[in-house]
This record gives sequence, C-alpha cells and structure tokens, in this order.
Amino acid sequence: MTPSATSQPDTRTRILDAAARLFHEQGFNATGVSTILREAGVNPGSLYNLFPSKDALLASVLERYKELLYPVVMAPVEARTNDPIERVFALLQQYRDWFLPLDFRLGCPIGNLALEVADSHPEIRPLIQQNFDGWCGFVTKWLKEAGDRLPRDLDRDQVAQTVLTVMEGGLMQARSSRSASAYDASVGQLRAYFDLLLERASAGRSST
Amino acid sequence: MTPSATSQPDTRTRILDAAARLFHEQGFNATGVSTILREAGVNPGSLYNLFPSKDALLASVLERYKELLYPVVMAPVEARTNDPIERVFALLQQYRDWFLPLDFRLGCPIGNLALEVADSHPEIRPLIQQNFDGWCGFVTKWLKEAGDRLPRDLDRDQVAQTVLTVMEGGLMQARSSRSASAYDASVGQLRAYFDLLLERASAGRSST
Amino acid sequence: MTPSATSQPDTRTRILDAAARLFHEQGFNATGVSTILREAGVNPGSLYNLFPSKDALLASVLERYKELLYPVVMAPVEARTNDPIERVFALLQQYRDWFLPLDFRLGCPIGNLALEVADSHPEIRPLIQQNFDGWCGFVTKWLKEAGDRLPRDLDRDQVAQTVLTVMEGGLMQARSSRSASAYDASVGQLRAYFDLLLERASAGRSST
Amino acid sequence: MTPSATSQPDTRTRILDAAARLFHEQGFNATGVSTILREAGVNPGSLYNLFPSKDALLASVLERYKELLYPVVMAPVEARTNDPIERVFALLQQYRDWFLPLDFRLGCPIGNLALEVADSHPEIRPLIQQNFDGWCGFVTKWLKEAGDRLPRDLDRDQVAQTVLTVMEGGLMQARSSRSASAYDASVGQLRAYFDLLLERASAGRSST
DNA sequence: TATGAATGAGGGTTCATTCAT
DNA sequence: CATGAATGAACCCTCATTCAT
Repeated sequence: MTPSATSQPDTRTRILDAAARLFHEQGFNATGVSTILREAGVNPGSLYNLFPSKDALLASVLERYKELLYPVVMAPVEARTNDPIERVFALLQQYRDWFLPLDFRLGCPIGNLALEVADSHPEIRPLIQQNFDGWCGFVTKWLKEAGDRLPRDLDRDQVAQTVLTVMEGGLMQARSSRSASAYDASVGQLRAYFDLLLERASAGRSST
Repeated sequence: MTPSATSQPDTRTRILDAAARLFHEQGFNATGVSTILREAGVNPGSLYNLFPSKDALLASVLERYKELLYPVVMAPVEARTNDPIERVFALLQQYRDWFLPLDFRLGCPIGNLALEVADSHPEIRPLIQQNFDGWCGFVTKWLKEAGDRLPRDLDRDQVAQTVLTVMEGGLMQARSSRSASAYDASVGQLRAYFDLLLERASAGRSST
Repeated sequence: MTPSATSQPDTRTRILDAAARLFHEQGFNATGVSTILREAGVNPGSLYNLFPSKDALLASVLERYKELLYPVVMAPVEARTNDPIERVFALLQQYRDWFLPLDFRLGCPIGNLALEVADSHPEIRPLIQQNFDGWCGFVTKWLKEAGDRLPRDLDRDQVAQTVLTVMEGGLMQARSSRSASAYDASVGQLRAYFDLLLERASAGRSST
Repeated sequence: MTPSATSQPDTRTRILDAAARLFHEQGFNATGVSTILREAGVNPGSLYNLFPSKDALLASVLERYKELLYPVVMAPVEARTNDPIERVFALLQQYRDWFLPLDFRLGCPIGNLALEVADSHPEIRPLIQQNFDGWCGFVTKWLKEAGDRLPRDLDRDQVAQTVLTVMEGGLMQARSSRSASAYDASVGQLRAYFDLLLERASAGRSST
C-alpha cells in the first residue's frame, strides 16, 4: 500500500531526509546514527534493515541527491530564463539566494561530503563524482545551446567544470567569512570572462 | 639544554606536526586524539598540558599554517619566477605538482577544515579566514605589481579571491575524480581570462 | 518474557544495586563508573541507555532509597514492637545492630551522600532531603501515636528531627572511632531525655 | 629566614590553607591536586617535596585543624561567656552563626572528611577521631566546671559526645535543607534536656 | 630547592551496530 | 518487519605523581 495522503512519508524516506539534512548541517562524521534515528522517529533495527551501515546510508543519500538534481536545482533555473548563458548565472545566483539568509552556513552538501569522505570512503567517491558530472552536464548543455555566441574553439565541458569550480570555491570562502563578498567576486570575474568571450565570439562572427 | 642536532623536535612541535598531518589525511572529526598521541609519541597528559582541548589543538594547527604560508607555499613560487602574473600560475601549478603524485588525495588542508568545522567551531572560522586572507594577500600583491599590464579598473582583490576559488574548487573536483582534468580545466579558463585581460590592457595602453 | 525464577534481576536493577552498594562502601566520587559496570555485569552503553549520566544514576539510587525506606528500615521496626516510643529506640538499635558487625564501617548511605554531594550537586540535594523527611515522618507519626504520654506542648516534628540528628551524629562518631561508644552515649542521653519527658507528662496528667 | 612582614605565608602554609579550604568546599576526592597547586601558587614538585602524597597532605590538614581547634573554635566561645553551660550553647550558636550566611553550605570540615575518608584511609581515621576528642574534651571540661548544677550521676563525657552528635547531625540536616530548622530543632531539644537536668539537679541539691 | 613538562592509568561518556523478543 | 535493550571498542580528557633540568 502506498502511503495515504494524510500519513507521513515512509520509513526509508524519513531516514533519508533526516540523514541528508543532518549530514548537510553537521557533516558525516559529526552526525551520530542515534541523532538520525531520533530525527526520523525510527528504531535502530529499522534503519539497519533498510541500510546495512551508516556508510551505505550515505551512499543512498548521494543517490537521492542525483535524483533531486534536476527537480530541485536545475528546473527552477530553467524556469527562470530561457537564455542559456543567463541560466549559468541564474544557477550561481540561486546558490547565493539559498545561503545568504543563512549567512552562508552549511555550504554545498555535495562539496562538503566531497572533502570529508572522498579519501576515507572509496565506494562513496564515485557517487560524489556522479553528482558533479550531472551538475556540469546541465551547464555544458546550456553552453552548447549558446551556439556561436561563444567562441567556436571554447571547450564547453571545461567551462562547465569551471562554473562548478567557481560555485564550490566561492561558497567555501563565503562560509569561512560568513559573507557573500568572495562568492560575488568570483562570480563577477566569471561574468567578466564571459563578457570577453561573448565579445570575441561576436567579433569572430562579424569578421567571417 | 636546547635540543641537540640529533634529538627529535620538542613535544609541542611533534604534536602539531602529527595533528596537522592527520587532520589533513583523515579530517578533524575522523582523527582520534589517541592517534595523534601515538603518532607524536606522547602521553595524553602531555598533550593536555600544552593544548587545553582537541579544539584548541586545531586552532594551534591553523596558527601554524599561517606561519608556514610564506616559507612553505609562497617562497618557492616567488623563487621560481619574478614575473608577477606567472607567479599566480606557478602557485596553481605548485598545488598540481604536490597532489598529482597522490592522485589528488588529501586536498587543501585549510579548505578541508573550512568545510568540516566552519559551522561547528565558531572560534576556528576566523583562523581559516585568516589563512585565506593571507593567501589572497600574496596574490593581490603580485597583481598590483603587474601594474598596467592588467586593466586599470580591474579589482585586484576580487581577482585574487577568484584565484583562490579556482584552486579550492578545482582541487575539490580533482579529489572527487582522482584526476587533474577539472583542475586543469579551471586553471586553463583562468589563464584564458588573464590572456584576454592582458590583451585588453595592452590595447588600452596603446590607444592612450 | 518476564525473568524466570532462576534468572538474575534485570539490568536496571543490577546497576542500581551495584551503584547503591558501591556509593555506600566507597562514596560517590571514589566510585568509578567502570567499577559499577563490572559489579553489575553490564556494558557502558547499557548503563547510559538507562541513566543519562553518573549523576542521574545517583539520583535514581536516592529515589530507590526512598522506596526502600519503609520495607527495609521501618517495617522491621514496626514489627518488633507496638509501643510507639519503643519504636523510636528500636529504630536506633537497628542501626546499631546493622553496623556493629562491620565495626561501624560504611555509616548511613544517605548521610554519607548528604555530606559528599549536597553542595556540588544541586539536583541531588532535594532527594536527600526527601529521604530525611520520609525518615522523620515515621518518627513523627510514632511520637504522635504516643499521645499524652509525652508533654502536650512538645513539638513532635522537632523531636523527630532530633532523633535523626542523634542517629547521624552518633554514626559519624562511631565510624571515626570504630566503636559504639559515642553512638550509645548519644542514644543513652536521648533515652534519658525521653524518660524526663515521660515523667513530666505523667506528672502533668495526674495534676489535671 | 623567617618570612618578612610583607611577604606572603610560606609555601607549606599556603598549601595547607588552600588544601583545607578546598577540601572543605569540595570534599577530598573532588579536589584535584592541580587545583590546590593553582590556588596556592605552587608547583607540583614543591608540593611533593613537602608532602609525600595527597593523602599525607590530608593528614597534615587534619593536624592543623587540631592546632586551630582552640584558637579558632573554642577561644571565641570562652571569651563570650564564663558560664560553663552557656558555653556549650554558645559553641552550638557559633556554628549557626558561621554557616547561616552561607545557607548552611560547606558544613563541618572534620565531619565531612569523617564520612568521606574514614573507611578508605585507615591512617586518617585516628586524626579525625583526635579532632573529635579534642572538641569533646572542651565540652567535657565545661560540663565538669558546672559542678553540681548538673546531676551528680550524669556522665559528662557522654553528654559531651551528645553535644557533638547534635552539632554534626544538625549541620548535616541543615546542609540538606539549606535551612536552620533541623539544626535549631536539635539544639532546642538539647536545651530542653539541659533544662530538665538542671531542674533535677537543683531538686536533688535542695532535698539533701 | 624550585620548576613545570612528562607520565600513563583511569575518568565519564558516546559510538555504530546487533539481536532477542 | 518493528522494537529498543545490549554490545564493547573507542571517544576526549583528568588524575595523582615523577623527574630531568
């Protein structure tokens, strides 16, 4: 039976939601299983029926982030503007909008885990990479949609990775300073770079 | 008696060295005090005579990183080239050289701690920020030394923060993929941006 | 399944029994949690599932003393004699009988804790007071049952507190001397006081 | 060289003062040697030169209490009144005056130690007993000075022990309740007892 | 003799996980 | 499948004491 309209989410979902939130807020190592249990309203036995270990739970959380990438992160951006290049900056703006009210606490949930568990959990690393790849995939798609507005020889994949670099590196500094300035500075330089690229491409087109 | 040439470093230094290394390799939360003690060859009482808590030890480690910033990170870069703009890219290259042999394990010790403890340890956050500020300070200085090779209206501070963003964001992806590609891509785009800036400044100078 | 006749008491009871005994024998601060665990045959996690802290365990031990006051301390006294005044001295005799075979080691478990933790553990102090109040309550009840055998204007509550004073003060000296003499002396003077009170009340009755 | 008028007390005295105060305030087990060192402004080596162990320090503290018994406790009482029986109650009043402003925190330093270390420290027990004996000795002396105001067959030693019982048992309850009531009640009943004794002795004298 | 870093056993507590019910 | 007490290794830290300087 699927849950009725009035019931709470099923056990597995409650655990994943609680774990995702707590890993984001406190980090993986700093989050005790007992806290997840309490927040999800679940017994240890139930959790260990569904997930063989805390590490496996982390893997499921990262699978879930992959599923949520489009509906939560990318769809709102695509809804905001149809201009593919503006979508890049709308995406970066969206992170700003999310974290500014929190004084840039928390940071990117994937990025945090990347630095915390990449080395110690070999089976988790690919899942982080898949999240990054998915993220960059959308940016790459947009950049390709920009067509000849950008220089022909510009490597769209590399630029997409750079956009992710700007988001992650910028958020890291924003968290450390509890201020938007370094994030805004980095996004601003990226915008300046894009402006120069657009200009060069424009010059290239007219000269052909 | 001061330590003879053959004796090992003093207790405080042994602890700081072991803690810095382990925090870098495993993260702060994943490193037990007992591991630090074993690696430093020290008893618990000795550690707690010198550092009131594990958190205070972390603070001292970050103070030490501030002290080591110039001799370990910046001096080798300044020794490699006198061209201020090349120094920026020599700095980014140096991180590549350090971490490529490790398949990009470990990552930036400051950046890792930034994401792991920025929220949970309010007293640590400023120390991380001071490390970032120190790092950016050198880059800013170089960019100013570049004088009119760069556009007059270019904000050197913001560009320096962007260089740090590229390093941290690029390393994060390099750790996740165990490959240099995203790091190289990000540095490559930064280089392309600089090339466009240098070109524009050059054009600006000749037109005056 | 409820414990069978042959099984040992449940974990909570085993912990409370061991803790009560060790706190009595060694004092609260001198008793390590690990000793309680060993004596109760229990793991640390089990203890901390049932009691949030060593202090909370102490509180539970004192709650248990309140529950045991009647069946262990007062019921045997009431069974020994029906004369309410003799019950007072039977109570004092019972402590003598308990501790004489131990050469007056250990002392009153409540009194010991009163002096050891009253100041340092504000949440424990009321529990000690409740034990004292319960104890005095029985003595007060008996004194009231003595009716006009005691002077009408005699404050039964104050006399009951004095009986407790004699027990605690007497036991303290008995422990220090490893002998009954000061205890017996104090009880003897209390008996002499009662004899004078009984005599006075008797005179008062006949004169009316 | 003896300490000059302006210097602070010597090391040994500073340690004994700090230890006595802290043992009184916190108990023996709850007081760390390091706290004594800090409060006395002394290094561990110095303390262990003067006292072989924490236990030996406790012994010296109790020796000191014996020395201070007359000047600190008894002399003020003897100065207050010349009536030997009033001295008994002046002594009990003095404890009330000391501890009322503290809401009956702390309690009798000797009594506290009696209950905390009597069993665990066999070498300390006699010192506690000597303090009690000294205390009772003064009371016995006064009671003897009362001569035939008290019944001839009254055992002065036993009454003196009862006075100590009242003080210690009363203070214990006062600490637990943070109020004077049980102490006052016990002293009040002792006073009533004395009144009856004085009356009886008076009757005895006139009938002879 | 004074110093204070070093010692290492033990302190109270939390952890991820298991398993009998 | 749910329950929640039980497990025991590991956690961070403090203790009384020693000893090289």
